[in-house]
Formats: sequence, C-alpha cells, structure tokens
Amino acid sequence: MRYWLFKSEPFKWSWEQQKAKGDAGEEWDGIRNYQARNFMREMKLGDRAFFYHSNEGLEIVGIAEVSAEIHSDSTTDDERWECVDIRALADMPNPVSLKQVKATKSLADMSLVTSMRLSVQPVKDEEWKIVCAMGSIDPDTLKPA
DNA sequence: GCCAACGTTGGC
DNA sequence: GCCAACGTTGGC
Repeated sequence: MRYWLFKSEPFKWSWEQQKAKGDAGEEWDGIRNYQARNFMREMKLGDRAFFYHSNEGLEIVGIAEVSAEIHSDSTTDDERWECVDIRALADMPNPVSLKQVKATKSLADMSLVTSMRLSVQPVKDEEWKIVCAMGSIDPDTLKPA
C-alpha cells in the first residue's frame, strides 16, 4: 500500500463535506496539474491518504482511502484530466499543522514542505508513521492512539 | 489581500 | 524549443 496527501481549500471542499459522502466517496476532480494527475494515476484501490486543509486551517485533519482508481474527470471534456475517488476513513484525533510538520526534522523532506504548491503528493512510509504518531492515531487500526 | 513561487501558454 | 508573460496556488 502506498500513501498520499490531498490538499483542499476547506471553503471549496472540506473534510466535513468529504465525511458527509461516507463510504460512497467522492471524485477528486478539478486537478489541472500534470504532476498531481500523474500521482493519481499511480494510486491503487485502498491506498491511504492524508486530507490537508490549505489556505485556512493549514493542518492534516483526517485519513482517507482511494475508493476508485483513475478515471476521466467528469467536470471537463478535456480528456487529459483524470482523477480518482476517495472516501473518508477517520478523523485525526489531533490535527497536525503545517507548523508542526515544518518544526519536525524528520519531516523536512515531506512534499508538503518542499513542494508547497503541489496539491496531490506522495507520502513516504516513515512520514506516514511519524504524522500518525503526531496526530495521535494508530496507523493500523485507525483508532485514537 | 499581498506576493513569491512556480506551472502553463504562446509568440517567435 | 526557448523564454517572457500570464495565471494560480497557498502561506503569511
């Protein structure tokens, strides 16, 4: 299983809205960036991802999983743009802020820090564990730790 | 709301 | 295929 991070501006699409979709999940449409799209093409069913609120909040608020692999983006006729679906799995008991991530040496190479503008990004296994620990969630059971 | 960073577009 | 202009993202 691989790990990822999705950014969203909460006033456009928030974690609350994502959770409201439940197990049905929701298309992660609107991505118009090749790098981000290419990462989505690599995603497999069941891959897990952090859900990050950009612009407002600036923190990782929850964990989601890929519920549908790459398909065409229904919001455009331009066939270059594809996307996946994700569904909410669990809240972060303690949301992990960008500030905390930046202050953590072992996370200095995280894309969230190094590729500020990339809205869909890969997360390394070690980074996943560290952020889960900071967020007080057990990465296996997804129960508060 | 500003502005730096950076991806994309389009003229040559 | 270069690069200037332009648009967008996102932290502050």
